[in-house]
Amino acid sequence: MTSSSGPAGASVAVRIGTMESSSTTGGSTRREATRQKLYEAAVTLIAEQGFSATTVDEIAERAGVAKGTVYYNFASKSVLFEELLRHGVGLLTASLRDAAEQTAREGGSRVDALDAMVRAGLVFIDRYPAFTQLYVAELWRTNRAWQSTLMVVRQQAVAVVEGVLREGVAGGEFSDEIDVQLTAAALVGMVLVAALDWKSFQPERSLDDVHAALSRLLQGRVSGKG
Amino acid sequence: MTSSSGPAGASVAVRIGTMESSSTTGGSTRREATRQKLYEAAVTLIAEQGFSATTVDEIAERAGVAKGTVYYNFASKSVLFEELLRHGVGLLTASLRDAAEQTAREGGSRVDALDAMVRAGLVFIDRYPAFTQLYVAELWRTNRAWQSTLMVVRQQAVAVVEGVLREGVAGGEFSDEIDVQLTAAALVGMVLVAALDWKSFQPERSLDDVHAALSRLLQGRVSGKG
DNA sequence: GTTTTTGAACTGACTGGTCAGTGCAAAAAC
DNA sequence: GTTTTTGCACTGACCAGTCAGTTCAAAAAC
Repeated sequence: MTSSSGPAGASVAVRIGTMESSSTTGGSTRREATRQKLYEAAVTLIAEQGFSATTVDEIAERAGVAKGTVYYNFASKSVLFEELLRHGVGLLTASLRDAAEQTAREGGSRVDALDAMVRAGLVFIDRYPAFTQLYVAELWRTNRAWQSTLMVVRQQAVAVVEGVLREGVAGGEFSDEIDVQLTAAALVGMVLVAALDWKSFQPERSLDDVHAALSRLLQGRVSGKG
Repeated sequence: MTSSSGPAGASVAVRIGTMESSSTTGGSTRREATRQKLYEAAVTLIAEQGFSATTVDEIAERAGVAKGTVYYNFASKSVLFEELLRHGVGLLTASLRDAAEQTAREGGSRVDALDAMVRAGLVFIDRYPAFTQLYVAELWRTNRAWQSTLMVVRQQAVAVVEGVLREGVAGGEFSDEIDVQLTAAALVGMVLVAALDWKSFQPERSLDDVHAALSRLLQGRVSGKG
């Protein structure tokens, strides 16, 4: 009903990784491809309308499969959403960890690591804006079926930032008076909101541009003539 | 269905100000009181479950009024929600503006003004956590009925922060290379996410404590032994 | 007596989930 | 190498339940 005529896939969809499709494990490719299509369809629809307002019929239609196929691949609407959540945050966490480790490997400081993670976060949001949107919208809700799942994956992601902060404190690079947990949350929020604003209201700007602005803030280079 | 027996108001509800109830304008107080009860009921329920998942019956029950009363006071579920949104953000905006003006009146710097606004933000979130939750969950959604309303009120609030940043740049207190719009968004995000984390995961901590942590970050007092 | 609230019944549209059946490619049987 | 069987993946009409919104007579509240 919403989208008029063309039933051919919308192409705007956001790909959420490939898990372990090709290479070694043969695993039925057909099913995996269908699941992927369903993820892509669900992520944009739920980001736009929210979980409850998005119908399974819509997801199926957008993915170009029958409704029954959704239930053949996922136990329920909630399960589909939960797996989508787990999958997406898994990618983000891996990306953050990579950024931190690579910086360390190259002998960078902890601030460099933080900066690299800010960039990794921006790259992720740039690639999967709909997923990010959906994640933020659900994160602080309570009393929902997937709450525990959400908490687990959130903690995995935030822990990476906290880890770098703690190392920085231990190594004397950061003040030992900082509140690691709260600072980590604040940093995540900084990137999250700035990036969502970027995508929503100034999508034409480059990632480097946005990254530069956040770097400045991160390193306290705001005060002064510059 | 959800809450078991007790129909007597839950008391957890978040009061969303009083706008212009008392004082000069007499205005039928009775109706206003009913509206207030409906706001309180709606804000917590929608924060927890989302708009679509919250039924009008639930709202009425939680508010302790009949369903007909909801429709006597508001044209529709959406309208109730929109007015709630406008009302809440109006309060926040006023609070931020107050903080900035008061700092200026007392001869504080722009950093002081920013700091005061961070505190004002924390106070607001401390007082109306459910509203904040709901606001964040809806802010970046698209294709929804109240999208335009949301954009308007968002801009009002962010503009206050942007204003202070611009004044700071003009007065030479801030680098003229900062990106006002993006920096404002990042600051808002910093406070928003840190505060929601505070309320969700460390609710026992004091506001001053949280404010101190954010102040440190804001003023770049993170690096160094401290 | 006017305004506001009540509360229960009703409607019509919509939605998550089900299930009997279809299509088809590879394996098995011949 | 042709025919038959198998079973995975998918289909889409259908059902039972839910919900926003309506209606209205009667009761409260002012």
